[in-house]
Amino acid sequence: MEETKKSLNFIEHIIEEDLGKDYSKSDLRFRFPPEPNGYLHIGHASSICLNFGLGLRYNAPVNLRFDDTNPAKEEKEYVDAIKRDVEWLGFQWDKECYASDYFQQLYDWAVLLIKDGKAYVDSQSSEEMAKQKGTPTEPGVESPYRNRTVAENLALFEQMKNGDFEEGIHVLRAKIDMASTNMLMRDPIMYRVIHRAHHRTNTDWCIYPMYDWTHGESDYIEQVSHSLCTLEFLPHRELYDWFLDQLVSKDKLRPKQREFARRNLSHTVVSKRKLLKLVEDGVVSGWDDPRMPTISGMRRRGYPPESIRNFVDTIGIAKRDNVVDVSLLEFHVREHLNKVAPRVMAVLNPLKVVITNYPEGEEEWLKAENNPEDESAGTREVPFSREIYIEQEDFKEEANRKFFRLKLGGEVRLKNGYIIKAESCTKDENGNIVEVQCTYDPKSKSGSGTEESLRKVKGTLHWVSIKHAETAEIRLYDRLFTNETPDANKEKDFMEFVNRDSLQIVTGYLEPSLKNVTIGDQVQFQRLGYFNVDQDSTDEKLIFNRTVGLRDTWAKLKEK
RNA sequence: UGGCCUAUGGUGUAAUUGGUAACACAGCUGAUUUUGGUUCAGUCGUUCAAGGUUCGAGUCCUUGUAGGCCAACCA
Repeated sequence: MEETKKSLNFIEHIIEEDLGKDYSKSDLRFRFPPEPNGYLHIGHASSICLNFGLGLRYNAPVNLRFDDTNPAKEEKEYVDAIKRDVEWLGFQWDKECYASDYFQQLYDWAVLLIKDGKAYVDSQSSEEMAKQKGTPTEPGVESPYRNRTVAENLALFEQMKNGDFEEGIHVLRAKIDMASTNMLMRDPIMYRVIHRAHHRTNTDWCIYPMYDWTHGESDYIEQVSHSLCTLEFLPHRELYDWFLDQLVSKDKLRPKQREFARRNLSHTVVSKRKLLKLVEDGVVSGWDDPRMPTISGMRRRGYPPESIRNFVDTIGIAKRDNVVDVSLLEFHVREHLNKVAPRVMAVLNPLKVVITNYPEGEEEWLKAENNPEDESAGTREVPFSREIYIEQEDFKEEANRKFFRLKLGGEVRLKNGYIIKAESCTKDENGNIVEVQCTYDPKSKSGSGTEESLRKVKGTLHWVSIKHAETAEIRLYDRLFTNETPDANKEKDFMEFVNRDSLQIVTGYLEPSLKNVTIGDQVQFQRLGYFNVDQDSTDEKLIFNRTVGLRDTWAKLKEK
């Protein structure tokens, strides 16, 4: 219902227009067509959300189709990873398809094209063919094999299929136009010989179809109505249509390819080659390192799938070059986590505080709200005692009025606890503050309802009772690149922009309720940020990843 | 020096198809707050350029300018 109010993107305009003409609503079908040769990243997420989002909007099926036409690069491992990622994002595909399922049909059609004089076997080296291809400004020249007889072509193609030739000896080419201004129309290769086992068809085939010959025909076989791809495929559209022209039948739906601009995220790279380089050089720990823009990396980082979907929805889709600021993605991550993440207390940079008027050996359990955004989240109890940790940044011997934290002679509220006052501090031989001595007001306990408890003090600090603290490894992540567009610089290699401080590991002191968390759990460490339990965690050692920090207006003030 | 695509605040996207340029993020003010979080209120700022058509142009036309894509037996 709300949907009708939302403005349409240009793809939706195209669909609406088509619905008014030659398509009915039941004709609509989409597809997400990854090549199983690597991990999915944020750019794919955008395409997934676009195609599956359209499916949801029009109540149309969406196929997951693996474009597996190159056994030299593709593996089942990637198929499984891709399926997991799409599911995790929250989408369900209609059919699970593989281009390799259509190899026989594609072959039969290719034979038809040969018989029709529309395709021929070329027997030159790739270098020779490249030379003949011409350049964008000069036409190409025709291959000397271009006018082989149909019988000869048929025989040769059959032999190629049977594995009678080494790789690189012959290819099948479409006979189109060597003078076309579109380089892709200059007799594009349809088949090449590859002697290699395929992850699904094993060694059944010795020839494999090229992308252009496969993609549109697969769309046609699956009766995909709108085949959406990125802008660099725009010149392919002419060829996509040419191939379809050769075999499409009137009574079946004819797919159309339309193109959109890929989404670029600031402070990152997404090309498979570059991501691989980060992995191989050990800049990151793997494809699912929480700093990687891969879907598995973002999952491990703790980005909720809802936030990724909302993000993609917000940035929309268009045809111009773009760089979306990563802070918009972080906004959606926070927006979601704010609603669902339980609040807990953890100290990452501890400074010991002794409450001198609190009885030694005594402890008490204080009631704490789990999530102020969600009453149903309930409460828990946190232990308080004479010695606690606060953050080092939360204490200064002296500071101006703008510092809402603890300073000598000043008061501050301990979250869920008492109001304390800093009386003195001790330093080590280097002048570093190692302990702060405070007094507390026993009547100021949070929630007790006393006049003292209602007293307003400007600052509220999070804290952890030392005696009760659990320790954990905390992995603090920052942006992987210092530059907004690391791969857009022509003089400098993107590796020069790698942020060497993108991972900082510290020991955190946590309130004891955190003892029971399991891998994947997400919490807010109050005043610090959102964290999740990393998969490396064991019973002996807890490990948290910082998903994203809280918005920090104090940090901004300090910069000024 | 060919062909094709694109140009709207700092960023990303809209604009009922020729009729008041708006939404989100970011920024800035302030209020609320037992998270310097959240929330709320306010604020800053936009049609690549020059012509033309029109009562009226972000939208149509012309010419520029800038950016992108195209010469893998990759997808």
